[in-house]
Amino acid sequence: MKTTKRRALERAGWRTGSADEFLGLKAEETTLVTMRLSLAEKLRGRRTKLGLSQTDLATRLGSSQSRVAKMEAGEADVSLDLLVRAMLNTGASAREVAHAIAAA
Amino acid sequence: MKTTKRRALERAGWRTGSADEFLGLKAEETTLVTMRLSLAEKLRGRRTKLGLSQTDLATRLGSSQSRVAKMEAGEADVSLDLLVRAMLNTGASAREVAHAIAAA
DNA sequence: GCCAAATATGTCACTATCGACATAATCGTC
DNA sequence: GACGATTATGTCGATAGTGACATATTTGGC
Repeated sequence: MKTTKRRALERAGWRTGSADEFLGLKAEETTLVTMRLSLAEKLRGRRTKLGLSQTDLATRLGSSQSRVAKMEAGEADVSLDLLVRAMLNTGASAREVAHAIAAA
Repeated sequence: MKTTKRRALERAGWRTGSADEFLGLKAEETTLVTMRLSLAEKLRGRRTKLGLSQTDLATRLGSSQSRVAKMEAGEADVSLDLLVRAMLNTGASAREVAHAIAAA
């Protein structure tokens, strides 16, 4: 796995204290995490492009700024459901969501 | 919305007692639900193609037969995360998962 | 039409995820 | 370098999703 990708995962708080722990993630888990990060990244892009603050988006979603921050950080306790819901709220189509996911 | 799609949603137990209730779902929620159903359908296809019973797949996932049944029914209390994890477990690629999602 | 295997449905404790809040860190602008 | 606005981080009680189990229903071979 590329170092840049691993760095991204570590930044998001996934258990990667040591290489061994990191490699302890099953391939399917890693893919899932990568999907989350990809969605997170696209979400931030869409939000900023719309000129919205995290607080603005949070309001639209009936959520809170801190949770939006966590979404965009791709933190471990953010569900795919929430990320997808947020993407759709910014006007993304199913195809666009799919594109983000395919990138993983 | 097409009747067939609506029927599929109703079958899966989404609140659709009346047309009004049904239409009460926001477009973004409907899309999310449709994604779930699409993944559910593909999952069943992949499982059967592999010649696995729901119990077999459940074991591989560390889950239970009843939950697999619910996944494949696209029931409301099944998360996207779980569906995607299951898809990946059957050997689906990120691209294949994305394709299912794009269909919504 | 029986039987066994597979699938569906309902329920329940346990846990992960949630919105909310407080607070810290970062960034522009002056 | 102070300020206001934005974003990041940590925590908590509430709730939605989970595996497990019991049981009902469906399916297919005989």
